[in-house]
Amino acid sequence: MDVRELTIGEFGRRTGLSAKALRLYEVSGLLRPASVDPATGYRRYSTEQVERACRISLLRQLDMPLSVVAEVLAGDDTEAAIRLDRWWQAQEAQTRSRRGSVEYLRQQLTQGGPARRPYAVTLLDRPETKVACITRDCDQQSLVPTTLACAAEIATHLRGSGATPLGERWILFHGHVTPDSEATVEIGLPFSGTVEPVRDIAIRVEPAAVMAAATVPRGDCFYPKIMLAYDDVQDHIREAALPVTGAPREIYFAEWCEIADDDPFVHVAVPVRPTNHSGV
Amino acid sequence: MDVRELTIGEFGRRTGLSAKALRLYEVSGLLRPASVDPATGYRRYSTEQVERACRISLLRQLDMPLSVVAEVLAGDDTEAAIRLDRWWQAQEAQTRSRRGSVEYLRQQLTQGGPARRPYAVTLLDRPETKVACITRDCDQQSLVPTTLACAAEIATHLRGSGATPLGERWILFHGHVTPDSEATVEIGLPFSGTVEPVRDIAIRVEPAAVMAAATVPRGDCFYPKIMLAYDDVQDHIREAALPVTGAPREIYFAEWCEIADDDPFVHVAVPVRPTNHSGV
DNA sequence: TCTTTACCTTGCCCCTTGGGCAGGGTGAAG
DNA sequence: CTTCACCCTGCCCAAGGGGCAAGGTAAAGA
Repeated sequence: MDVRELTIGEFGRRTGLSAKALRLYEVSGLLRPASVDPATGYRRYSTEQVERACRISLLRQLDMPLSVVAEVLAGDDTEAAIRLDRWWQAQEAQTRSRRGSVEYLRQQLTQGGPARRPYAVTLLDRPETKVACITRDCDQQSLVPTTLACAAEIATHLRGSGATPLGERWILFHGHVTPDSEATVEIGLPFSGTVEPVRDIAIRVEPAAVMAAATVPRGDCFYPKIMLAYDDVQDHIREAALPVTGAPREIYFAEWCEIADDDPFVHVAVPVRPTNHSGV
Repeated sequence: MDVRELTIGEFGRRTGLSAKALRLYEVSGLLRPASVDPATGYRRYSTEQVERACRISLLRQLDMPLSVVAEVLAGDDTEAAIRLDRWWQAQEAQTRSRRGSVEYLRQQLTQGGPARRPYAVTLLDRPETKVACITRDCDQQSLVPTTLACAAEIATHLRGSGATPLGERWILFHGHVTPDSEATVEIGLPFSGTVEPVRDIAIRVEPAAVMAAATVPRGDCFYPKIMLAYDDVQDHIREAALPVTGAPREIYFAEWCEIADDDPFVHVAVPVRPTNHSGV
């Protein structure tokens, strides 16, 4: 045997990969042996392949999927470095987002101890309102940019039509928007006057409704901390046994740049049918 | 149906879990429905279960395995918060460690571009030496504490036996030590004099050998940056076609606290059989 | 009352990245 | 010649579901 050719076991020892993994990489095309003995089926790896194999081994230790490993290592090393950086930045972003989720759950779990002051839940009486809205599917990452873009588009259309925006922005959630799963959201601006629907901007009437709502200050208005407000609203609804009649929503009634972190910024609200003894 | 009981679909919508996932959690015992209709097999979940399900959903979004989810959520909430924190700290540590690995690979990939200055590889002539050593299996996380503990134990034994340590510490690697896989390492202190083996301390003679070695300053002496030195040694060995005759090792010849980051601290060395034209 | 529609059930196979084992062939050294 | 370390293929298993098929059901509308 050529001294520059290695058996699968020796190659695995030098690269930190198991024989099983190497056989898998062969069938997937990620790393084919330099040659295969046609009589015995023995795989032979060349010492030149050690470098690539070590890189694969290292990337796998980072839990990079094999399909991504193949993409990253394709082409020349400079491009590979760029793709690696991009992937790692995405991982770091995921870690940051998860850090917030952990903090939220930790607070929820420890609120039995050093009790978190719950948000006051009140019943809001909302009149019938005309609203111009855009419906989108998005995940948590893209929620804020999406809502800002949609709100700007709607505002432009309203102003161009001579209608009067009422100064609120709504986001209705028709599903759970989390860092890992997207859902349908409806971004709306209530207005008075007359407006024609255009492109993806729909015009509809939001019926009058009573809503169980918590008012959240600007400083608490980020995911997932804002979920605590939803929890309090849900608790209230359950305790009062109120039937839910619509999608949960956020009603923004102030401008981010005009208020402080302690100032009320948004109602987290769920439409309910009030019962007789609920005091409305 | 009791209004406080939910079908699997409704429950899934409120908690962000799929029906499939909920059925899986039932058989694994993580979250059993409040009741099951004996005639139809329909699962019924109570609204009280929404909170636990939401927590499971959130933890799964963090990629926490179901078995760990079950452990974390067992017992009361205060303990759960502690277990969650512990698990998350481990995740953060893993991220930090991976950050270093990415940096290492990025450097390796881009060294073709703005070239990394490679370590100078020289051939060291090492004499036959008696060495007192301890063999351990450990992973990258525990490598430093393990080596420090073993070196201290050996040093104590040597001093107690009247032998003279030669001032070096060795680590021989009989496998790949990475953050995720452990391997056998041998921590040794060369000495002169006579010493009896005790407990896990073995005494042996390390034969004279020529070693291809790179000398690494203290500041580069952390995983995985130190792997760059191994790369350079491997490159040299391949280019000079030197047969490898022993395990790769790190030979520490200075005291961490007595030198600066730029000062030479350790030889990264591989025993080789020098060829005629290799100049030794 | 019938039909439609949206749900629900179980059961089966699929994914990924290997680990582990059985049954059998091979290469080299003693 | 035997022994032992390797190597081969093939099969089953894991987690955490996704997707589909075949069939039962609940509720609303005609």
